[in-house]
Amino acid sequence: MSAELKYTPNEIEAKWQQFWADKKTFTVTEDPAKPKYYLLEMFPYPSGRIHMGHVRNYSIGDVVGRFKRMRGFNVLHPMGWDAFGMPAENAAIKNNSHPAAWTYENIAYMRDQLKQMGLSYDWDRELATCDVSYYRWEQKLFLEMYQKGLAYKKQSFVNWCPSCETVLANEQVEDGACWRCDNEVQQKELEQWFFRITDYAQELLDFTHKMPGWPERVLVMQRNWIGRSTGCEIDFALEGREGAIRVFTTRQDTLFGATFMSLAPEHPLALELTTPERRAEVEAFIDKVKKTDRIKRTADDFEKEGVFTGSYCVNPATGRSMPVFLANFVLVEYGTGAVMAVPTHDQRDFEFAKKYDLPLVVVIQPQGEALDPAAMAAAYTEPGVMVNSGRFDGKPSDSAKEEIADWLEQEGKGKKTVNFRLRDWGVSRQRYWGNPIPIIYCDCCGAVPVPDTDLPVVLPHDVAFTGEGGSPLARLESFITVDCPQCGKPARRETDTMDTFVESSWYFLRYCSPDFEGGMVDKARTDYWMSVDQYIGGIEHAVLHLLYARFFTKVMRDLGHISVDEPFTNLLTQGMVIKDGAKMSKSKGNVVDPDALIKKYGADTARLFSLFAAPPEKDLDWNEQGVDGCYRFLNRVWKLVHEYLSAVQGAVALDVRALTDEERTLRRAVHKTLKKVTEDIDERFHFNTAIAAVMELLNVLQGARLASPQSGAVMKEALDLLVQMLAPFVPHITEELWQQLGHTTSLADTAWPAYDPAATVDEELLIVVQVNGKLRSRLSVAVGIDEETVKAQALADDKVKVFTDGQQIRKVIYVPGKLVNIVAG
RNA sequence: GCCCAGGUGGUGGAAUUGGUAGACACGCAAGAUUCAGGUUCUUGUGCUCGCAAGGGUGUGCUGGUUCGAGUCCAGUCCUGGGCACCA
Repeated sequence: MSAELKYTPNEIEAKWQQFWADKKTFTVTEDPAKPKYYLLEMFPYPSGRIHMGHVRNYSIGDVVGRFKRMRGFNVLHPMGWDAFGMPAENAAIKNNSHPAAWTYENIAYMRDQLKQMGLSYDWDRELATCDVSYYRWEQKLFLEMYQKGLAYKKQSFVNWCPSCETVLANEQVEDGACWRCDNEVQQKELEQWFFRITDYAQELLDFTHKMPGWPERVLVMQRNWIGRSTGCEIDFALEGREGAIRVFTTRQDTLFGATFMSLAPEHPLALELTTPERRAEVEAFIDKVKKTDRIKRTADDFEKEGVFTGSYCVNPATGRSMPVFLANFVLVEYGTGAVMAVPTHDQRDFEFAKKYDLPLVVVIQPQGEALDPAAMAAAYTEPGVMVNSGRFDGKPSDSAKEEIADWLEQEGKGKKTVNFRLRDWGVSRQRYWGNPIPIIYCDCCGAVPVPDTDLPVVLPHDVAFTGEGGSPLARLESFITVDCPQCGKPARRETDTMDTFVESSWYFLRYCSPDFEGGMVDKARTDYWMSVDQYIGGIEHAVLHLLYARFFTKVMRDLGHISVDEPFTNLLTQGMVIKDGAKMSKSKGNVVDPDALIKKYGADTARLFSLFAAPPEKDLDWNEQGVDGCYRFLNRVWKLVHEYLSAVQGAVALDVRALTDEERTLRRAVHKTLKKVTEDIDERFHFNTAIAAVMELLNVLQGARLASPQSGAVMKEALDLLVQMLAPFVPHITEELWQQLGHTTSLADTAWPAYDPAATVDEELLIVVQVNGKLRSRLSVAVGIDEETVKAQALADDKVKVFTDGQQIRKVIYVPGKLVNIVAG
């Protein structure tokens, strides 16, 4: 093969990447004349290098983007950087550098890598969340939320390393110890900022039932996370003093069986209710619980423990005097932080009662059975028949639930309520590399928002990184010291920064008008593009990121910035990239380096393999030999086109009426493939089967012989279509071949071809003949053949007769165009 | 424990509506080209019986529905994921 005929991916790819960049092929603006399509892949954290997960994610997205573009859509396909976060700070400590330097270097390198992939991004819209031009608007939003009461401060517990004097994220706590110094981690209570996502719990839940474009399992995970439960709040009057303990329960049908009360150790009444003689023991218990880290405390094998406060309350249904305990398994954040304990019908209460020898009263029994409290080995948690419950005796517990709730409301002893598992979103991070929370603390005025005119609060550059002594910001006097915007007296800045999930909760909105100077988003432009038509990313973000982004969308809607209820119409969650049976990771040593891959095979091969090896939502098993196979395929495509180049250049115009049988058959294969590829991409996102279909077509074309003038025309059409069909998957080689086939417009700018329906119609059908459901023969018949003729042919078939001779034909079933099944016996 | 996916050749996977199971690719085997290796090309390749024609068998397991089941139903086992003291 001569040198110019050789497939040289690296040369070709650089050439066309430059071409698309020069021509600004993928730059878009709002165009009311075209249908819009907003395609988005989750933006990467600039960790240093892209990994195979990115290659896969962005290859999938690029097929959709290029395909939709060829289909006439105005495609918005942006890319950016989720650039704040802890790794930058850790790297700074380790390398004695600055998080900004580290981050921007990584971005430059990774941008280059993405460009080498040939992805169809509108790079003019690129953004980095650590840029003040981005995070300044987030500060504005924070203040708008603050004004609406959607951002607020409250006491909350954090993991605290007393030796490093710093807050630790959950993943920095290893077996209860600090990851850096190995000292014991404590729980420390700090004032922290929260977003009131719970205000939107119901709407977030309701919409999960109106999102057909999302995978059901993601919706289920979000519903579980939101965790709505309906029940009652019931007041239990305190004995011998004013006041009451309010509980939340979903099992008000067991109220008559409540024999004691369990409070969270952090409950406000915990110490108040403790009698002097119990005080020492109770305090010791509270102390012990506080020292236990939250992960351990909520582990399933954690032993139930408690302590008696010395006080009693009254069961509002029975008048029974109930001892009040503190229990380590009661969570202060959920419900009211207090639980009415029904040991006969709740397993936790049962174990607790057995341990502390508390009374058991059965109030629900299985149909036709009498439970003996003394003999019970576990709580009975199923529905049943009510007993020992006064006027409700004999009723089914299911319906009594509603009646007891009504009765409590009438008596003024309780009311029906809804509770959510979802908690407000704590956004304070005692970190440097994040968006500063724009608040000033004044001794006279309290928390004061930074005035609009003083925004943004710019993250100062000149800080020291030691990893100790808390956030670097908190030690930077020049940052902290500020005059109160209200009274002018000396005040102090908030030194906490925001959780990086905040930035990723609205970046998709900023992409619509990334240059807008007047606010977070330019409403007109954002209204044109939103919602995101297709969002693609890893399943690991099923809950947090995707829920926060939904929350922010609703908040920004209510603040008047945007018009949509939901950010992402369709969601595709792609599977992981696996090698040797495990997720790629440095520790396992099974990492494939995208740079090396592209250098050796080119981006087209890397893209093709990650699309061909598995459907997008499944895990992908990386296999070097499979990559070789894809490279071979591209070489065969290259060779095929060049082999026929001179023949098709001189080809006559295609005349479909003048084709030989052989030519028609070849053309049928081409148009059938085009039909399948179109449908596989557009309707199913099954890129692996689309590619397989093109491979099959290539096998057919390789065997073709050019015998007549028209066969040159058929081959020319075949090669044009073959190249066009492959364009979304392997854009560089196809642009090159397209040009060599004599076309002058860029392939990216051509319309996706339409298949000729007439050419896909079979002239003969293959009918499968079964006897008693077993395949025995095949018949080739004319398309329009009638049922009786097919049946007769099937029965007369020699291979069929072998199995029907001497048998009685009981029934003959004909599925038109498919098969005949003869029932004999 | 609860919920959700999934289980198909030596491997990744295909079978879109209940109608030819294993497309396509990898691997393997034989052959051609080559001094040789690599590349490229041709042929074969679920298992099994058979020289062959052909037969039997086969989609985790056990049943069921149906003329016909990888696909539907019931049960069961295994794998992966999510949730889990949430009152």
